[in-house]
Amino acid sequence: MKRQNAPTMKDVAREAKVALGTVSKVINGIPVGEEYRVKVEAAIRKLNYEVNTYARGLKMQKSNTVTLIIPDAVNPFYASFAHYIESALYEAGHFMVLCCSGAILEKEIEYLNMASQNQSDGVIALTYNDIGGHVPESLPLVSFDRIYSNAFTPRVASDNFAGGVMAVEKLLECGCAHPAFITFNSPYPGEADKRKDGYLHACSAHNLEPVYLSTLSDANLVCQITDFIRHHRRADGSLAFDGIFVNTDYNAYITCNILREMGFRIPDDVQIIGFDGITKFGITKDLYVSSICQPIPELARTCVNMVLAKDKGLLPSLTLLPVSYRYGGTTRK
Amino acid sequence: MKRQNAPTMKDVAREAKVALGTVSKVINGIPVGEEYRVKVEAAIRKLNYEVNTYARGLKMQKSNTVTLIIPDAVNPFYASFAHYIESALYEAGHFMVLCCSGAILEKEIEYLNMASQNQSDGVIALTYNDIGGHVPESLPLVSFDRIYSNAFTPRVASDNFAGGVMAVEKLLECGCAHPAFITFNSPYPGEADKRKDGYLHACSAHNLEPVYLSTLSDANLVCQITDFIRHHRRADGSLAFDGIFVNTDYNAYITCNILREMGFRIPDDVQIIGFDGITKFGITKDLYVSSICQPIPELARTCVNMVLAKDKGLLPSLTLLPVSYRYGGTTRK
DNA sequence: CTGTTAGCGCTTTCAC
DNA sequence: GTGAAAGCGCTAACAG
Repeated sequence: MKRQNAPTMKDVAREAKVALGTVSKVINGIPVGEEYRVKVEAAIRKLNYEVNTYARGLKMQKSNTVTLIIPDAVNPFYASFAHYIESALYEAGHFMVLCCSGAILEKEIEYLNMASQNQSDGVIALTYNDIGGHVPESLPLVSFDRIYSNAFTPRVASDNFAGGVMAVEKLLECGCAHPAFITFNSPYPGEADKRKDGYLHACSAHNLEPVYLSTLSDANLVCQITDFIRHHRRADGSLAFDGIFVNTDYNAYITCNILREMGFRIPDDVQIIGFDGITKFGITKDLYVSSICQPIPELARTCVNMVLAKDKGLLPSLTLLPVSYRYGGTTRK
Repeated sequence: MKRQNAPTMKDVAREAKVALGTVSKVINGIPVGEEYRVKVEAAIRKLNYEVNTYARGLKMQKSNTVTLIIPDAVNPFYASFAHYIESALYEAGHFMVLCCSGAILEKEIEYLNMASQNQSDGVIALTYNDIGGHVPESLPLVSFDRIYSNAFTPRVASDNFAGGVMAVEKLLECGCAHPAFITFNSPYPGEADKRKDGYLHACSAHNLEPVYLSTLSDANLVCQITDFIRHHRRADGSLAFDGIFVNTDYNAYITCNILREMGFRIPDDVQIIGFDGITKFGITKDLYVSSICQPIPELARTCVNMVLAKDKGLLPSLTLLPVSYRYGGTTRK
C-alpha cells in the first residue's frame, strides 16, 4: 500500500499548466521547448513528483529488476556472490530481487515463475537442479556454473580446470611429493566438476599416481574423509600423500580439522589447498585455508552484463574467468 | 522486456467464453458459479496465463515486495539477517529487494526513494545513518537496531543490555575475577550501545571496577586494542583483567589474535566473549569465539511481521528479543 | 450470482 | 515544436 495520494503526471501537468504528454517527454528526456522544460521541472520539484513504476512497467513491459536465485545467503560464497551481483545491478540502474531456494527444485521453479510474472528483466541462477525445462520463454536466464537442459542458457563460471591444475602445481612448488584430491560433487553437473579433471591432468603431466576421494554425496562428510585418510595410512602411521587439494574451502577446513585430530600437523605433515577463497568474517583478509580463489566480483559483473545484454544472440554460451592462488596458512610458504 | 505476447485476462475470457470480470473473480478467489470456475481454470491452464503484476500493482498500489537495506551482504551477520528476512517474506508471499548501501547515506536515501517509487510494500533498514528525515510518507519502515529521528519508526533489536550483563556473568562463572570490555560503537545511536550499559551494570552489581575501551571510531582497530592491552599490563607482564567482553565477534576475533601474538593464552590467561554468534562458514556450528548470540531468525521474522502488519498503529515502538550464550572455545568450560 | 464498464498512471501515436 | 486521446492489463463498482 504505497503512495496513496502521491502526485501523478496529471497533477504536474496542471501545476505547470502544460499538457500531460509534455510532462512525460520532460521526464523521459525527449526534447521539448526550453520554457516548457523549466516549468515542468519546477512543478515536479514543487509537488515532489515521482513516476509510478507500475504504470510505467505496465506500458513498457519491464521492471528494472533482475532476480537472483541462490540456495541460501548464509553460505559466504553465495552471500558474497549476491553482494557483488547487487553492486553490478545497482551500477546498471537495476534492482536485485534475491531468492533463496534452499536448493529445492519446486521452490526454484516457483521463483522462476514469479520472476516472469513480476516482469523481471532477467534471472541469474545458481542452483542444484535442472531448471532448464521450467524457464518461461523470453525470460533471459544466465547460469552460474550449472549446465541446464535448456536450449541455450549462457553460463558463467571460474576456470575450474585451470584451478585444479594450479592447485597441484602449487602443492608441488611448496614441496609436496604426492598430492591427493578430495571432492564431493553435487549430483547435478557443472563446471565445478572440472576441478577433478584439472587434478588428474596435472598428475599425469607430472607423472604422479592420482589418489582421490570423489563421491556424489556429502552425507557423512566427516566419516568419508576420515575413512579415506585411514585407508591411505601406511603401517608406520604416515600417509601415502603429503598434500591434499580439496574441492571447496569448507571441505578443506573440515579435512584440516580431521587431520589435526588424528595428530597430523598442517602444513608440516600434510599441506592443504581448498577452492573458493572464502575469508573469515567475509571482511577480513584471512582465508580459512590456502586456496584457489574464485574472482567473485568479476563473475558477478559478467553475469549482470550478460543478463542485461541487448542482443542475447551474440552471447557466448560459456565464459570462464581465471582463478588465483592465495596463501592461507595450510601450505608451506 | 518480458512476456511480450503473454495471454491477458481478455484472452482467458474469450477462451472460456465468459466475461472479463468473471475471470478476475476466479483469479482472486471471489466465489463464482462452479461451471464458470471450471471453464475459466481450464482456459487459464490451456493458455498458460499468468496475471500481470504490473497491471495489478497499478490498480492495487502494492507490489508484494519489501525492500531490505543493509550495509553489505558480505558481513556474515548482515548476510544471515538478509537470508532470514527473505525466508520470512517468502512465507508471507512477498519478495525481497535487497539493497546494499555501503553504509553511505546518499545511497540509503536513493534506495528509499526507489522503494517508494517501486511501490515497495515496506522497508526494513539496518543502516549507519539517520534516514529518519528521508522516508517517504506512507512507506512503512521498520528499523533494525537504529533509532531514527523519524516521528515513529518501530524498532526491533536484540536485548543488548541483557547481553552485556550475561557476558559478565558468564565470564565470572567461568572463573574470571576481573572482566574488561572493549567496544567500537557506530557514531549513530542504536540498541547495540546498551552492551556497554549492561557491562557497567553487571560490574556495579558485582562490585567490580569497570575497565574498558570505548571509542566511536574503529579506525586503527588493531592499534587501539593493542594500546589498551599494553596500558593494562602490570610490571610483571600479567594483565589487570582476566576476561574481556568484546562488542562483536569480529572485534573479539581480532582481540584474540592480538592477545595471542602478545603471548597470552586463550582461554587460560584471558577469556573472551564476543557478541553476535557468527559461525564459521555460516553453515558450521563452530563459532569464532564464545559469544552472546543474537536470535537472527526471530529478529528477521519479527521485522517482517511488523513491516507487513495491517494496523501500524498498534505496533510497539521497540521490540527486544532475548540473546543467549554459546561456548566457542575462548572461555573455560 | 454474472457481465459491463470506468479508470489506475503512464507512454505514444497523431493531429495540430 | 505541442497537446489530445488511445490504450497497456487489471480490479471493483454497478447494473442486470
